Amino acid sequence: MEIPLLRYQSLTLDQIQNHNNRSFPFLFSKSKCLNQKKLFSGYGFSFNKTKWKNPFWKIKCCSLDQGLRPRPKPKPAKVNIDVSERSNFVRRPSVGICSQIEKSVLFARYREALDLFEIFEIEGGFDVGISTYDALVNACIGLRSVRGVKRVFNYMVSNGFELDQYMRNRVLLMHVKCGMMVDARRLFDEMPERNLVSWNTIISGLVDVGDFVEAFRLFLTMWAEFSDAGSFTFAVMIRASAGLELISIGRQLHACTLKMGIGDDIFVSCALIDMYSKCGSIEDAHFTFDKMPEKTTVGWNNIIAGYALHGYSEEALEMYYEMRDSGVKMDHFTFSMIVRICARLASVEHAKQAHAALIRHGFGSDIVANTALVDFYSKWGRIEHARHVFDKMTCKNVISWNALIAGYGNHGLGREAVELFEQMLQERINPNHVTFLAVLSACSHSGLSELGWEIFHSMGRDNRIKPRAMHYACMIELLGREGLLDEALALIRGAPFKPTANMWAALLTACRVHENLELGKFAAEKLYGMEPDKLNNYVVLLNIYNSAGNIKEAAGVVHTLKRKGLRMRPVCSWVEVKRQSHVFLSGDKRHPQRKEIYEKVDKLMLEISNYGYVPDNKTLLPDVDEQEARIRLYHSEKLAIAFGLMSTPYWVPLQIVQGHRICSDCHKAIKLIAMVTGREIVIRDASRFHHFKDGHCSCEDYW
DNA sequence: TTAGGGTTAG
Repeated sequence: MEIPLLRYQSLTLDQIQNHNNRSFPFLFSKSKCLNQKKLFSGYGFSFNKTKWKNPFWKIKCCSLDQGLRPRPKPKPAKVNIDVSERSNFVRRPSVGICSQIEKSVLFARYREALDLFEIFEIEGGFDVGISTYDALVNACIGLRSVRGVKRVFNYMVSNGFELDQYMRNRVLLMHVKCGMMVDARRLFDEMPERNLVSWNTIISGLVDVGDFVEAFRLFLTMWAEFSDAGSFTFAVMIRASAGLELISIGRQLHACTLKMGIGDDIFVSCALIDMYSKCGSIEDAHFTFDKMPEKTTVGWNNIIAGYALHGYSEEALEMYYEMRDSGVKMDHFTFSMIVRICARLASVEHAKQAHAALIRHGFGSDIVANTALVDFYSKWGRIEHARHVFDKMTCKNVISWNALIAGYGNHGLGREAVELFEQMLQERINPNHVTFLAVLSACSHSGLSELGWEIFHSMGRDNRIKPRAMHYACMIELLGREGLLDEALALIRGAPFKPTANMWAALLTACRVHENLELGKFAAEKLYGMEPDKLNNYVVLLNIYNSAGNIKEAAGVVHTLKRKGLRMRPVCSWVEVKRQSHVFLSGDKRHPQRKEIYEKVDKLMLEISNYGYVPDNKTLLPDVDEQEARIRLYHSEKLAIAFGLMSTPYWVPLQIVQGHRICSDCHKAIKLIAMVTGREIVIRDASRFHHFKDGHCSCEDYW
């Protein structure tokens, strides 16, 4: 979705920054707004040149189709009680309870404060002052307690507390922060007066709950009625444009802030960095970051998150070290991100350092950082470390449990995953759809079909979670592993929704393993209809034909591949040696030590051939010549292993990371390489971990 | 009186 609203859309930030013409573009052009019914239905905008005020521009709000339509005058607030009624209350001193409530809130003991408040509610008639109500508002916000909000507000109203502008804003904030947006909106609409804080509070609440369109409507109404906005408002609206992923609107807001002289505001800058990176322009995000006069922790965090979001993990890591060296305080957000980035890179040394730094900086008990660590250690292949971190966590949420359950599943430890899942239920943690995905996938990897079925059926029955397509795909994979192809097909046909591509893909893979030509062809045809340009679907069917010796059909698939111009995408593997990643592609010749690497692979292949290894060239296209075939059989993981064996001491387990699923030929070869070299090799591929040691792999069920 | 960012799966 793109809204072509900005006159300066094609300008770069540099041009906007250096734009000295005082005829600043108005925010939204009227004619173009006509097309944006969803975003600005009922509102149009005109620009009144005669009434320019500082900062050079003003927006006037009017109706597009019915001429001017002023907003209705706000009704008086209902919260005011008649004075005559108020005189009926008996005022009593609060006997130090008020000061106790304020003290409790000061030390973040919110529950205690609300418990003390109950005394007022039971006995009634106590004289409660602004400072105590203020504290109670903070207690409700701290606990995000809807019930607390209702209790405090009811007490205010029933005791005739007269709300001034400050207190009205506080009450509004209390509702907004506790997610009571309907009540908050009613309070806002009924306010006799609204100041900048009132507008900012309601708009920011709308952005927080994701109602960006309504936030924009209110923002524009605010301009029409109130004619003021500051850095706070702009920071919130920039967040809203990030939520809508509308960079064009974000740019306009950026331009406005520059013209108003608030472009350097910390909150505005941070919101801009976040907006640009979420809208896909990391260059603009970096530009804004560079322009920040003072680079704050949040600024650094946002730019690191931006790089990570775009898959630039190495750059994100570099930024983290720059941040550390700049002396800016790092916080739990920083460490959570860095651990996650390390998990993605499988960068052991960096992650260990980040773990140590996290503890040194006092964030050792942060729930998110620890969850990221659980994920990292399980992705690194050290599930026992992950368990250790998990057990030490004083506070866990469903994501922490999911991370470890998925970790067990990926290590082929299905029983442990199910046990942990049961423990989670006993501790009354509500599982979500990700939990079931993790546990079903664990059952599938470990061949626990009965348990898998039981858990699958319990989803809707006991946990009120409707199985989604991914859960069905897990079950199809599980049945497929056991060769129950008809049952798998029945499950697809019995699904309460249209079968998705990954469900058919799971069946197709099962057909390849169990060499069921007819059903495989049927699944492949379904897949071709849904994903006509996905190469993998054709390759799986090609493998089925090759395995069955059906040369004619195989040639037909190759012909289709060529006709469609589908080519194998190069996929890579990498190994970290002395804090540096070495990346290899299949048949890669770019590494400076390529000669030694190929000699090593040749030697390894010769050695394992003595133990019965025969290269499997069934997956190769028929027209590949012998020399090319030999190079292609040296898949990226074999090159990474050869380099790793040459460069690391024998007692260190070799960690290889792959962006793709390990092929069965490599699986077979690596088992033998581990045996002849006596080295432990851990491969993390797209779907799970493989621990190769003494001629065995942790996942003997591999298929 | 109002404020920014982080963790699991896919």
